[in-house]
Parts: sequence; C-alpha cells; structure tokens
Amino acid sequence: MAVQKPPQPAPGKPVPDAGRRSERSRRAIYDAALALVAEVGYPRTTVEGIAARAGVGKQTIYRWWSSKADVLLEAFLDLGEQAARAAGQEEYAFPDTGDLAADLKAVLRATVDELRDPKYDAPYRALAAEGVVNEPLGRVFLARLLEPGLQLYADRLRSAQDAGQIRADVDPRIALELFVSPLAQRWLQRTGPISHEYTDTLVDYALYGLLPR
Amino acid sequence: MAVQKPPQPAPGKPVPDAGRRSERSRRAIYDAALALVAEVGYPRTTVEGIAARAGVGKQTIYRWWSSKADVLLEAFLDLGEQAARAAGQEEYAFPDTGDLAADLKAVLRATVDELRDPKYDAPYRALAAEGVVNEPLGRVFLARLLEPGLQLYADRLRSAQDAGQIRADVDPRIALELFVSPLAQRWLQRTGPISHEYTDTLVDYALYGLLPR
Amino acid sequence: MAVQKPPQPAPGKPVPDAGRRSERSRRAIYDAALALVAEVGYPRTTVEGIAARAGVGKQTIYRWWSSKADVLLEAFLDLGEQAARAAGQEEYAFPDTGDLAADLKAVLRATVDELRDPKYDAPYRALAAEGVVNEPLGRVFLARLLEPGLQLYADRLRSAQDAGQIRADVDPRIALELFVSPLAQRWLQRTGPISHEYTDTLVDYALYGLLPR
Amino acid sequence: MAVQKPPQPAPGKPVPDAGRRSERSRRAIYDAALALVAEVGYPRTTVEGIAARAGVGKQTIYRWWSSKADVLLEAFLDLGEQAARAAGQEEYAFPDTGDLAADLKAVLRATVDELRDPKYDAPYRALAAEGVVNEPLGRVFLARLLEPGLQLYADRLRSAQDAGQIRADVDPRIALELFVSPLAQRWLQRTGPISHEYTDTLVDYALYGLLPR
DNA sequence: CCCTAACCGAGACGGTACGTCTGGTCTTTAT
DNA sequence: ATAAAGACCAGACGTACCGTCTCGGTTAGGG
Repeated sequence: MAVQKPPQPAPGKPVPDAGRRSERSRRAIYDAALALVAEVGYPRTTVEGIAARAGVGKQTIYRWWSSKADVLLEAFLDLGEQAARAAGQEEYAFPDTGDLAADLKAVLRATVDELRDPKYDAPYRALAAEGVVNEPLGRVFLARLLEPGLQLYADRLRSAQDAGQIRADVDPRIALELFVSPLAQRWLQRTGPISHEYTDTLVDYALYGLLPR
Repeated sequence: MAVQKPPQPAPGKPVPDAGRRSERSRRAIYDAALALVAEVGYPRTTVEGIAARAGVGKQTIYRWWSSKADVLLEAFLDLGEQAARAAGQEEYAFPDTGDLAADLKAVLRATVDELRDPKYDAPYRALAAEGVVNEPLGRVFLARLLEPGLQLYADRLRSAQDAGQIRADVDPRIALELFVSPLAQRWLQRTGPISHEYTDTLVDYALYGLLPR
Repeated sequence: MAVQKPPQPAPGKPVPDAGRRSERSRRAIYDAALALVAEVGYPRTTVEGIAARAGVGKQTIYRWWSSKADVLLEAFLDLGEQAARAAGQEEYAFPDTGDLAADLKAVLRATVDELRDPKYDAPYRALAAEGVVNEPLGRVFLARLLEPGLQLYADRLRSAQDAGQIRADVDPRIALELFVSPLAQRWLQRTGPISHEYTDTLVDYALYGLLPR
Repeated sequence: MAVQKPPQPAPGKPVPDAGRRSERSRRAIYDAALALVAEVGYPRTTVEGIAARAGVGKQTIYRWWSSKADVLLEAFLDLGEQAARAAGQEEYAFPDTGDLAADLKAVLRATVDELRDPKYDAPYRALAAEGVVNEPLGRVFLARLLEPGLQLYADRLRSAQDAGQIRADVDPRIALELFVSPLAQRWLQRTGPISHEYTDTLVDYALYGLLPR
C-alpha cells in the first residue's frame, strides 16, 4: 500500500519518483476525495469521480495510491495534520492537571465534539467501516489514526498510577477502553446518542472501579 | 427495504405476492450468500454470484431484496433463528445465578467464542461495516441483531440492582456498555486480541465501579 | 407453429383443446397486438405487453401461439377477414373489364391506398420484416397474405393471354412481378415515394413489353 | 447514430475521440459481428456475443455504435469496401458494351450470384429486414448500400437513351425498378427462386416495353 | 541551454457487475 | 381443463467503474 513510506522495490511496478510529484494534484485529490465523501457518501464516491473533480488523470491517482480507501485515508490524515498545524504544535498533549476524572472528561468531551462535526464524521465513518472489512487498511487506520490517541490515554493512566490514584495492577491498555470504546460504539453503530453528559457519566461509572481498594 | 415489515404500497413497484414465494429459492439464496461471504469476503460477493450459486434468476433476488446487504442481513437473521430453533427455545435467556460477575463473564466468554467462529465472523463483520456507513441498514442491524442481546444485559443489571448488588442510580443501558463495547471495538477495529482472560478482566475492572459505595 | 391448423400430436407439448378456447381472449389479444404495434412499433411490442393490455395471462398466449410474430400474423389475417366480411363476399375478385391496363392500374391504386393507411402499414411492415429473417414465418406470410393476391394477378394475366392481349409465351408468374415488385420495394425499402401516378407509370412502362410483337 | 458523418455535438454524451480509436478492435468487432450473424442468425446475435467473440469490452461497442444493427451495417459496408479494394479500383463500373440487354443481364447475373453467396446473404438480409422496420437505419442502408448500385443502373439507362436505344420520355429511376425490384422481392420475400434464367427473362420481358415505338 | 526522461491530463481499452427487462415455463387459484 | 395471475430461471440489455494502457504536453535536471 502506498501508505507504507519506504517504497519497497516492487518487481512488477516501476517505482514512481516522488521528487517529481505534483503537489497541486495531491492537494486537489485530497480535497476532491473529502468533498465527495461528504456529499454523496463513501460507496458512491469513485476513483473516476475524484479524478474528474480534481481535474486529474486517473493514472495520477493509481500511481500514488492503491485504492479509493487509500486515497481517503491519506486525505484524512492530511486533514488532521493541517488542523494540527493550524492549531499550533501542542496538539497531541493530553491534559494532566492532577485531577484524572476532570482530564478524562475534558478529552472525551472534545472527542464528542469532533465526532459530531460533519466535516469529520463522513470520511471518518467511511474509513472505519472500510477498515472493519479490509484488514490491511484497518491496520493502517488503527496505527495512524487511532493508536496515537489511545497511547495518550494509556500514558495519562500510567501517570495516574505513578501518583497512586489508580491501582498499580490495572493494565492501562485495557482500562482506557472503558472510557473510549463505549463512545466509539455509540458513534459507529448508533447504539445511543453521544453527548458531554454521556461521556461524563462514563467516567463516573468506570473510573471508580479502577481506584485503589 | 424488504426488512421493513409492513410492505408499504410503494407507488412505482408492483408489490410481489409473498404467498407465492418459493421457499426453495429463499433457502438457496441464504445459503449461497453466507457461503460466498465466508469464502471470498463481502466486497467480492456479488448479487450475480449469489444468484448463480443459488441456481436462481437475478430477478428473484431483486424481487425480494433491495441489495446484497439486505440479502445478507436476512440470511444472517435466519441463521440465528435456525440456530435458536436447533438449540431449543430458551436461547435468549441470560444466566442469573445471583453472582453477577460470574454471569457476565460467562456470557462474554460465549460472545468471544462466537466472534471467533469464522462462520459468524465474516458475515457479521460485513454487516457491521455496512451498517456503519449505510444508516437504514445500520438501524435494522441494530434493532434485529444487537438490541435483543443488549436488552438482556440491561435486564440482568436491573435484576442486580433490585438485589442491591449495584447502585440504584446506575443507568443499566450505559453500564452494560462498559462490558460490551470494549469487546465490540477490539473485534471490529482490531484494537487488541479478544480472549476469555480479556473479558474476565473487563468485568473485574468495570463491575467494581458500579458497586454500592 | 400454431398457424398450421392440424395440431400435430407433438410428443412434448400437451395439445390444447381448441374447443374450450376463449373467444374473448383471442379477440383481446388480437386487438392488443395490433394496437401495440401501431403505437410503439414492432420491436418494442412484447408478449408481456400484449398480455397485460389484453388482460390475459402470458400462458394463454404461449398456449396458442409460438411467438409474438405468430400472434401478429394471425391478428393481421383476422383483421383482413373482418374487413372482408364487413365489405361483402366478393373481396378477392380482380376486375376484368377487358381493358388490362385499366384493371392493373385500378388494383395497384387500391394497393397504394392500403399501404399508406397507417392501420395496415405498421403491422404489415413488421410482419414483412420478420419474414425476411425468419424463414418459417416468412413462408406463412407469403402463403397466407401475399400469395392469394399474387394469384389473382396471375389469373388476370392468363385471362389476357387467352384474349390475345399479351404474348402466349409470357409466364404470368414472372410478368406480374413487373407491376407488383417495384411497388413492394419502394414501400418496404423506401427507395422512392409511392403514388397513383407512379403505379400508372409502371403499368405504362411494363405492359408494353408483354404485348404481342 | 455513428453512421452519420458529422458527429453532431450531442448534449448528453461525451463525444469520443476518434483519433484514439483502436483499429484492432474495430476489425475484430466487424469480423465477430459478420461471423455471428452467419452462424446463429441475426436475432440470436447479441452485442454481448459480439463483444465476447471479438475479445472486446461491451463499452467499446457502445462507444462507437448505437445498436447491433448499426454495428452490422458498418461491418457490411466495410466488407464491401474490402472486397472492392481487393478486386481493384474499377469495382463500381457498369458495363457499357453498347448492347443494353446484354449489359443488364450480365449485371443481374452477378447480383444473383452475390445474393446466393451465404457470406453475403445472412447479414444483408438481416440489415434489409431491420431497415424495413427501423427507419433511420433503413435510410442509411438505402443511401450507403443500395443507392450507389441503383445509380449505376440509372446512368446506364440514361446512356442508352442518349444512344436512342430506349425512349427519351422514360424515367430511368422508374425503369430500373422493372429489372431490380422483382429480383429483390424474390430474394427478400422468397416469392420465387432466383437464377440467371430468371433475370434474363426479366430483361426480355421488361426491356421491350422501354424501346422506341 | 537544451535533451530526455518523468509526470501529467485525458480518455480508450478489456473487463465485471450492476439493476432492469423480457422470454418462455411452471404453479396456484378460480371458474 | 382453461384462464388470469404472476413467480420462476435464464440471459441480454445498456450503464457505471474498475484498473491498465496509450497518447501528446509540460516540466524538470543532468550533460
């Protein structure tokens, strides 16, 4: 997949020269892909449609990506990076005020807001769905989009453990799921509405189970 | 969609006469759909392929279902009903031994086993993914496949509340997600391995937070 | 083909009992077939359409006819018979005033009028076209629709031979084509306009070649 | 229709770029179309079948032609042009030995031979039939296939008029039908056998009527 | 500073599947 | 037993996209 950075010297394909790549085209393709997914939905977004909308030849897409899922994934990653750049450098910091419950609630509230933003919802949902069924893409989706965020939760929980605020024998990688997964499932499978009250309640319910007894 | 029970008098389409429907064809289509999804995966399963394998005309599929997702959903529902019939009547009972932790662990272990069974995994995963992106189908998927199971969790938790085993102010519909959603997300998004140990740990972590304080 | 009256005891098919045949259905089918061919053209006329318009099951058509061409052929024959019955008994008489040229011109003028009547043109043209490509139907078309008329020409020419008006060594079956075929081709293949003047001219040109020298 | 030379700027369809057209595909499609019509007949020849046999995508056919009739028409025109090229430049010359009767007989005999050649008969018959019922195609069939030949007859007759061999007041466009149409009808509608003797007789019967009186 | 290789827009190509339409058969229910 | 109704298997229709493959044209950078 094109996502893997080191362009392995594949036997069949002539590796394209990334140095000569057209930045204009890349941008136009990202924009077209995101716009189309938002407008007509992922299944009715086609590589041909993206190419036409971007004013680009189909081959220019196939030269750099392996599928529409791949295009969309990179487009979405790029969107995140742009947003990060726009917001400043400290994007990926997890608050650590010493009050674990408050910190978790704050982050979860921010996540709720993001999931409700239609600009993110459509492509994010499309990628998640594709990843469910397409294992390679799912792995990239996980590693590039999910994992960094999850690691921050784990780090914050570990920090709380060091402070003696939660039990030392708790596995942070499992504990974080108590907060994150219910929200994820409500959003993905529409098992219920998502709101700040809801995520606050999650923290109230789950965090207590992790406290020292 | 054929799933909606009251066959609304659609203006365009002549409603087919369900009384004359061929049971042979229906069975053959279900079998073919499930087999193909298991063999070649959902995206490479086609309506034409299902028809060919079932020895059925394409029109016979389009007469009764609106899409391959719809076919597969009903096929999977039927699979569940058949399994239920085969196992006896008391399929949907949630154990209530008085020991809530043990009961939850037992049910979650059974769910883990089911999710690991390739017979269920492929079509279930395909439907879940489709439901993420296709809202009407997602709603049916939720109502017909997910909801009944979730309700049993809620009932069991309510029963524990009545017994004073967990706090009265806990909302069972949220509490159940602490057990169910982490497993669901690990499975759908491959955020981690699923096992009996894992679900046992989930119960250990989350249940304590719900106990009377 | 159903046109062949003696329903041969085919091995496969159960010969339908003509005695129980519904006259209502037959009429409705003829009417529907002719109407549809006139309205939407032969290629877009379908057996299903005829059945629906006639308020008849498809099987009722397939029971008695072998194809839409066959239905239309019989419908057209029936149309002719009805017209004949309406006009009186002496429909098929060729005028014999003693003036061969005048008689030929009169009959050809009547044919021109008929070919220009849209009621006849569409189905007649459709049948002719089908017969060009479908030999069995073509033979029936020839025998039932064309041949009787041609025979009248031959008879009239023979009578003229007896009267010494045209050479004795002329073959009437060939001679008649000099009058009939040019008109037929102009009509079928649109090689030129058809009119009374045109057929008069044909007689003027061709008849002289047949006179005693 | 693709046959119409000036490719009018149709509003809906994007006009394909004829410069990039694959000659290989065109040839293969012509060959496949003619072969299939000869083998299984026109009605059972399908666009899919042509595409499969030619080793071509269906879209490649629909891109350049509007229907199977259109394909076959051009295939047949191409066949004629190839034969012409193979035979030399002077294909379309009508003999003018000074003996009109002999010249007409010679050309008609050649036509009889051609109509009897199965290679020509099947597609030619199919096109003629389609043209009877499909007016636009019929017009092209007439203009491209029939008209050039008919014009040669007219020219030859005009030349005979100049030589005083037939009456000056005879319209050559009508006179030629006395020779051509009877043969055409016998062939198309199977009203009689066609042979050299037959066409010789036609000339004997009809030509005399055109002589100066 | 040009030459030549690459990328680029464009779009034709061989294909697969779509969802629809019709052909001809079979089955059900009513007369 | 025939008829109306219509579901069934079959398969062609014409369309939409897929991913590959030319085509000029432009746009570098190495000679």
